[in-house]
Amino acid sequence: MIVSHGFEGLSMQKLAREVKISPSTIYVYFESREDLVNKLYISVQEKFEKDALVNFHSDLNFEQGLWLQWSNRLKNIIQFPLEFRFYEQFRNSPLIDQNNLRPTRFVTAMRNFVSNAILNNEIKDLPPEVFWAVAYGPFYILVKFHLDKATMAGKPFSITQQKLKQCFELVLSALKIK
Amino acid sequence: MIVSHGFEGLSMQKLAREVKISPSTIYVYFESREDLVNKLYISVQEKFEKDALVNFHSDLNFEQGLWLQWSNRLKNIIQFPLEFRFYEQFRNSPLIDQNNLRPTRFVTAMRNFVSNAILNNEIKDLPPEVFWAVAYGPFYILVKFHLDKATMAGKPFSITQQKLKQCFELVLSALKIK
DNA sequence: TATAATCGAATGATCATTCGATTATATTTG
DNA sequence: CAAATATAATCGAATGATCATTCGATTATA
Repeated sequence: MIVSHGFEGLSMQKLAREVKISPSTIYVYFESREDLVNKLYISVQEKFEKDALVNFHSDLNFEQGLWLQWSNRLKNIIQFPLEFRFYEQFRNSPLIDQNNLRPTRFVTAMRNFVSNAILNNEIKDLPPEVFWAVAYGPFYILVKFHLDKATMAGKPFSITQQKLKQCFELVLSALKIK
Repeated sequence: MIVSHGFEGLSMQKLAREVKISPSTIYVYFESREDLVNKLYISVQEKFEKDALVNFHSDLNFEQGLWLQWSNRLKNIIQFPLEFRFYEQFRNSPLIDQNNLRPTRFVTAMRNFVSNAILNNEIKDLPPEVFWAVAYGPFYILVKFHLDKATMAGKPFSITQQKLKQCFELVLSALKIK
């Protein structure tokens, strides 16, 4: 409901009707509408982070590790496009604030991975924000193109393994020490 | 109101109260709430595209042209952060659909700029989506870090000319023909 | 005198949430 | 075992607030 009609599209009564329960039953499990949406967000985030960490270790070499992140994340997004849409919508909305400040296992793993790569002289020593921007910015734009099924030109677009790899190689060459 | 409380935060009566007019007066100028939000979106987009085209020509050399785009866009976003927030929120919401399919002067200029750079052997011949992803993905991530004033670590972050340029050089090196 | 702007109050719909009652399931007791 | 009792789940209807939108009347400007 949220993805197809925005946050306004979710009403407790419509939700109850949809799943064939009484509106009041919802309030046994959730304190409020806000609580419901927050818990939904957290569960989507946890599933995403779990999927992203499959086979991942902080001491993988940089190329393998980053590619695994791209692959794992893409797999999750392709499998749960609605969840990803909701997640992005939520993150771009003002409902977010302190939630993301908690240092999860995921965040730690990501940070260690980058530190290791820098220590091993695999990649340039960049400010973390610049690193993240280059390492994941292009990835997420490609993913969004794919989900929108439209490019800037309005023509259909689909992520292929080839294009993903092509993009990855560019990013890699930008970050690696020559 | 939209930026600080989401789309639900905008009600016609609250808006009217805020600007000290009667709710009914709004309907002289806008057909409906949806119409109001759409027109707001279009006006924000037009201002953005106008600012982005300042001093820009499709036949600038690639490095100068792309840097001018980054600079122009950043200037607009820093000057109108609320507008940018609204724009992003709208684009990530389901209210968008056909609106962006119109081929504006802006889109044409951007497309010609890239075609020229490819023809002149300045940059690699990439699928357009891959190009856009690499050329602007990192930029927008940096901008969002800046607006959020928080990095992944939760520490404050601010775009500096140095970091922007550093990021730009990475992107440039990824796209240019060696 | 004509036209354009603005208004306040009303309408009916929908909203999140609450309440007391009812039903289903589990546990205890005889 | 069955009957009695406790606990957990679910319910429909109601409440008061807020919503987008409309209408006929009023005020300002041409």
